[in-house]
Amino acid sequence: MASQRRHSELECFVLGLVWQAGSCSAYQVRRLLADSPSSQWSGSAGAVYPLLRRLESAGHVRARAGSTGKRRRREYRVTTAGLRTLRGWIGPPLRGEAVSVSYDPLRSRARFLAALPPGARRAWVSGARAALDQVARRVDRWHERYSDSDPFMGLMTRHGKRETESRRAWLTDVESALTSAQRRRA
Amino acid sequence: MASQRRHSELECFVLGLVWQAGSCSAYQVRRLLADSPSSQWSGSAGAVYPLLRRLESAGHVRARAGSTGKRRRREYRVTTAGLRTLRGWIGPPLRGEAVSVSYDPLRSRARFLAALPPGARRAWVSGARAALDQVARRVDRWHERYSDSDPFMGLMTRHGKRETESRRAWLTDVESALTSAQRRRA
DNA sequence: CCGCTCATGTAACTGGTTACATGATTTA
DNA sequence: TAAATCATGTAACCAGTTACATGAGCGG
Repeated sequence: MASQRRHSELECFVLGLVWQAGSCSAYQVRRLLADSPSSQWSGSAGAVYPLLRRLESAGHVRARAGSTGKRRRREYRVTTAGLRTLRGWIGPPLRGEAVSVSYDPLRSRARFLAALPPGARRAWVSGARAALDQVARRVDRWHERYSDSDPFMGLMTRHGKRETESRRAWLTDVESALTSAQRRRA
Repeated sequence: MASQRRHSELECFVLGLVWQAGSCSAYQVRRLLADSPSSQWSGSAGAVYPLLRRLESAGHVRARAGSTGKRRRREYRVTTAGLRTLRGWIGPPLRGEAVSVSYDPLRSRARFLAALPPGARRAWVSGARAALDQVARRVDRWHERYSDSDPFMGLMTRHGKRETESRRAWLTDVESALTSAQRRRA
């Protein structure tokens, strides 16, 4: 029945989405992933459809064919085994990989700011600032759309807000590092 | 010469690492990646060696065979074309994918906290808190090791610290959401 | 001399990606 | 009726992963 192999982050996340929705189709999962402010997953068909089949054959979800008119539809639900797996993924205990410094492309780039001609560095910072503002708006849009569905969904927005704040504050750090680097050169 | 295809995030990041080091071997790149507090990349040989070959054949780095005794070594350096590519990656302008809400496995899990039996939820939060503290220590260790090498390296640590702070603060949000959910049930 | 680290690589796999294909239904 | 969206999928690809192989040099 339920195979014992390790599940990917996306698999477990999707399992959670299906659980949260009560019952939903692959297409809905795709939408949820695509609408997410995080660009971690694209919600591409090539990922989602096979993934749900995998979850199904592992016994974590069960499908039944609902249909609207002549349009076929596969509705998935999480099984009890699936819920067990979901809980194991959420923790506690948290597996090690679940907590580490997250990957921030902005940080990665800032690491090599010294590679830019000095004049471009400040422009980089203000560009980053502007981009972060857009991210913040994206979080807000997401919030309007989904925050009602679950008491814990509001926390997602809070997280996004806090994260954006801290990245903004950090950009100020970057700016002052630029200033002191300039002073050193002078 | 320089092929025009799109480079992956890792490719550009490694290009940056080589640039920063002035000259370094694939093995050193692996170490740098493995020591990083972020677990985004493992620094596996299977990723790094072919990647540097790719960068080489794209004209972004040039190798020469240095050797210590009988031990062979390929030393890479960034070419002018490579520096151009690196700068393009860093920005400005920042490409869209470079800025979005970052992926936080903790957040993903918290989204489905309602799937846990109520008693386990607080345990989850304290587990997360403990795990974050370990992350903070890892950042500190990294700082001791690398912060001297470049004026901008200190910013990496700052980022890690700010991020950890904001995630910790968010865990407090989670906790109070748990409390109010409990009140609602009562 | 044994085991660890340095150092370079390959082979098999895999979980994602883009792009494509198909057809029903809705909206301008 | 044409275009967009809903809905389901497949095929080719690719950038990573783990695991393995090989050998030099070093410390106990």
